[in-house]
This record gives sequence, structure tokens and C-alpha cells, in this order.
Amino acid sequence: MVVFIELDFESKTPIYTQLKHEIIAGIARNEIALGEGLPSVRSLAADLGINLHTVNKAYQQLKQEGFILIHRQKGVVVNPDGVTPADETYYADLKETLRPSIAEAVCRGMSEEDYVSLIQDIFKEFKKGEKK
Amino acid sequence: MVVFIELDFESKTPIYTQLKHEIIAGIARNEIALGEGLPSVRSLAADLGINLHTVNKAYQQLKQEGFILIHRQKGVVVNPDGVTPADETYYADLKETLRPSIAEAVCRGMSEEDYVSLIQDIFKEFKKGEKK
DNA sequence: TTGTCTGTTATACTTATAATATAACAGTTA
DNA sequence: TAACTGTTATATTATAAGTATAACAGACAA
Repeated sequence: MVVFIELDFESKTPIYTQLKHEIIAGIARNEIALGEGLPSVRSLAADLGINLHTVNKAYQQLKQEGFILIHRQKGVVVNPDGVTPADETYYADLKETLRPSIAEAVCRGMSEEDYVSLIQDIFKEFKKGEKK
Repeated sequence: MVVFIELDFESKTPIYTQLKHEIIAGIARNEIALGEGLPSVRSLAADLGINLHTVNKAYQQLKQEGFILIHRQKGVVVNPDGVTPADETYYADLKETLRPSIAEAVCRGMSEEDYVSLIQDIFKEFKKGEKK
């Protein structure tokens, strides 16, 4: 269950952010099914060798962003209805975050085609899981 | 000169990072020509209403990443030879940073085509400048 | 040569964030 | 009852971001 979560303690991106990314990637790859349960904050923290509050922070944000639900009974569960679909606000925010990346790529002489094909490579990583 | 630099003091992205992004975007849009001079750390800091060290931090990183040169005589100058072109390391790092963004997009039901067309929209922002 | 500008370095301070460490509370369930 | 769940509170440490002064050495024009 926790097997696919890998953290880099040397990275400058915060642990709770890495944890969020790993869980979101797990959902995208269909390694965690919709409605499936996730480990408790204490057990996941123990398995990963980190603090309970670090896991809790990641869970709270994932809940806030609609990826998971937290029932008092069932515990932590991947949102069975799927994640809130992309809307105009999401597109606008995504554009803001991608612009600096593309500006740098342009400066480094990277072609639009190369950038797009790199995007397509990453999409392929997630499409494999669709067949499961 | 400084006219196109806009900072958001409410943003959670650090000021020196925003400043780097603005300058890189300026280069990508050909609003700053290769070899052209940039304001001194003190004058830019005064114009933007921020501290000299914040500007210096941005300049140092831009220098480190090959976007600008700093001569003791000529002051700060956009690298006349252009920026260090994209290599395999750059592609690998770019992939790492884009993966979480794409994973979330997949979860939100965004199609590969929609994502790519958003990328193409951003590229168009920079291509306009090519005609200058 | 005297100012004035340049980047650079050093020190100090404040604030915010990240991460950990305990502890406790209330509800669930075997 | 006992062991688990999420949640909240408090405290501590470490690091990053931003500001505030100050000083140094080189460039350059008056």
C-alpha cells in the first residue's frame, strides 16, 4: 500500500508536499482506486519515518482540494466520486504556474514541439494505468 | 525599463523568485535584448520598493543559471551569447517538476489535448516578440 | 583627486514556514 | 475495557525570506 511512496529527505520541496504529490500520482496511475482507504496518519507516519503532523498536513490539504474524504468512521478514503473536475479557475492557475517554466524553456532554445512531446511522455506514464 | 516588472507582495512565491521569473519572461519576450544592461541592484530595489539584497539574490541566481553576466565595469548585462541551451539534465529536471502538475490534471479529468493546447497558448505569448 | 556610482560581503534582526515531540480529547469498534 | 481513529493544542528547533545598516574595493566623471 505504502510501497509506492518514496520521499527524498534531501530535497528542498517540503515532505508534506512530496507526500501530496505521491498520493495524487498514485490516484492518477490508478494504483489507488477511488473509494479505497488510505493508511491512518499514525501508521503512515511510522512507515515513512516521519511525524504524524506532517502526514496530517498533507491529508488536510488533500481533503481541502477534494482528493480525499475523511469520515470519522471509515477513516481516510480516496474520493469515490472522483476529484473536483477542472474549471476555469483551475485553468487560469495552471497557466500562471506553467508560464515561468515555458519562459525559461524559450530562453534555452527549446522548441514548442520538444516541450509538447515531453508533456506527452509524462501523460503516457499515467495512461498505462488506465488498462488496469 | 523596469516598467514590465510587476510583483505581488501577497503571493506566497518569494519576491526574489518572482523577480527572476519576470526578468526571464522579459528575455523570452524579447523585451530585453541580449547584451542589454539591467538596472543596478540599488536602483532596481528602490524602483520596486524592496531591499537591495532581495534584488541581489535574484541577480546572483540568474548569473548562476547563465541568464546574465556581471562585469565590474559594465554592470549587469543580459548574456550576449544567449542562455545555456537545454541539455539532458535540463530535460530531466523539467520532467520532474512537470509530473506533479500533470498528475493532478489527470485526476481532474483534463485531457492531454487540453493540457497541450494550454501549453501552446502560453508559447504564443512569447512568439509574438520574435517579430520585433 | 574627490565624489559618486558599481557589485560584493558581513552582520543582525524579524517573521514565517517546516518538521518534530508530547500530550490530550472525543468518537469508533473489536 | 482497550486499542484504534482523526483532531487539537502547545512547545521547540531549524531554515528561509526579507529587511536594515554598514563597510570595502573598483570604475569613472568632474
